[in-house]
Amino acid sequence: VSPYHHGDLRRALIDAALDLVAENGPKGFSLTEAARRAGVSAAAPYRHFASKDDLLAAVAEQGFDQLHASLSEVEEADPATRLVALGVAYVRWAVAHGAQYQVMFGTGSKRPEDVGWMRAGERAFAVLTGAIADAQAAGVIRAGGVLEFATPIWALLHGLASLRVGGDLGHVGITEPVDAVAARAVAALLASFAC
Amino acid sequence: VSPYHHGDLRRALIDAALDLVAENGPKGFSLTEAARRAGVSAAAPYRHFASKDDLLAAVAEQGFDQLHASLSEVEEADPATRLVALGVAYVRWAVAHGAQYQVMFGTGSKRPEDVGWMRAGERAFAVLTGAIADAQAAGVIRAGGVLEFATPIWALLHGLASLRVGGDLGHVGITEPVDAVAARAVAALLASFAC
DNA sequence: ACCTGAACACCGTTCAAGT
DNA sequence: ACCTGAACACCGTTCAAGT
Repeated sequence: VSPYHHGDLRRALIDAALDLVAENGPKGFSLTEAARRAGVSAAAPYRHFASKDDLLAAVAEQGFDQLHASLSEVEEADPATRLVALGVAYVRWAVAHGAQYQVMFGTGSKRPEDVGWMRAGERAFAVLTGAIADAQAAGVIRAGGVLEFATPIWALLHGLASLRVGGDLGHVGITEPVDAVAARAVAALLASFAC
Repeated sequence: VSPYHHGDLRRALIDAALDLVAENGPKGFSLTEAARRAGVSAAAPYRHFASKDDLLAAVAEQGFDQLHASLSEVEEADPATRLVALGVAYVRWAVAHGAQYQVMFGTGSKRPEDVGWMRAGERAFAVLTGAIADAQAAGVIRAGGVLEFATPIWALLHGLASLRVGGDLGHVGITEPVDAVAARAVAALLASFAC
């Protein structure tokens, strides 16, 4: 191919960013290096992304899409079992894509304007709230606002995932797999959500 | 004072770093700017810190010390009430020191060698495990490994705190104060930890 | 429309030299 | 022992110029 018209430079840059983040962590990522890996000049990315943070936002959005897909694959029919399975799927995806998960929830440019990533993130969150509504309809969870039950579950899953990905669980001697912890803890919360 | 022998440049740099992190976020912090605020050259910090990340590690350590102090101030005697109060104190400290909390658990240089911050972090964690052991002695929590009960509680508190500090709770319409959520959720987990 | 090349400001880090 | 000044490599971003 000619040096011009890369074809899909946007996608190539996102892929390079993903590799770099996985190799060096979210902090060790540089736009220049991503451009180098894509075989273009350091200025080329600015035809596709407004800034370095804008590229990272694209990486995050793709992550939320994949997380949403993983949650959507959970097929449990029983409402309580389904919520436990969603929790396990959540932490498993996060641990399997640790660096990307850190970009998704890291100290990025989540300004009110850059809410592009929210669409994907909201869809993922909606899988959880939907499962809670189903559990309420089935009588497994008492009546009330869906967020009242979704908040502690999400917080627990996110906390487990970030602490594991950041290595903090190991620092205090916690070695149990996070999916097992997630399963037990979600079940415990569900029990308290019953009538 | 003369331009030499700053007196306590190490402390001045940590203070400047704290201000900068609070103003611009952990990402917007630069060692050069911290040196400028402390009134010294860009090279001066290297007499006190091995690197930029080493200064951030000192900021994190000071944060763990303060968090430990806040948890230590909880004086509830009843084991169950005490654990709920510890949870509330934890998320309140994190929300009140959001930027510093992000440095403490952010994507920093937590290599096995740089475990200096761990002392303070471990002391804070020990307050939680100690309260759990007391609750077991009082018969409020069933027998078993302390970590089995500490892990979900810590994960829940850390998840709540980070999601709030990162602004993610607001993105999905969760507006309830995190200390209220923490109180309810810790109580719920405690109930499931009973015999 | 998409990319290059050069440029600018800024940063992390090193090191010889100053007090 | 503690700090400066200059230097180096690197990065984010801009912009005129090339195809």
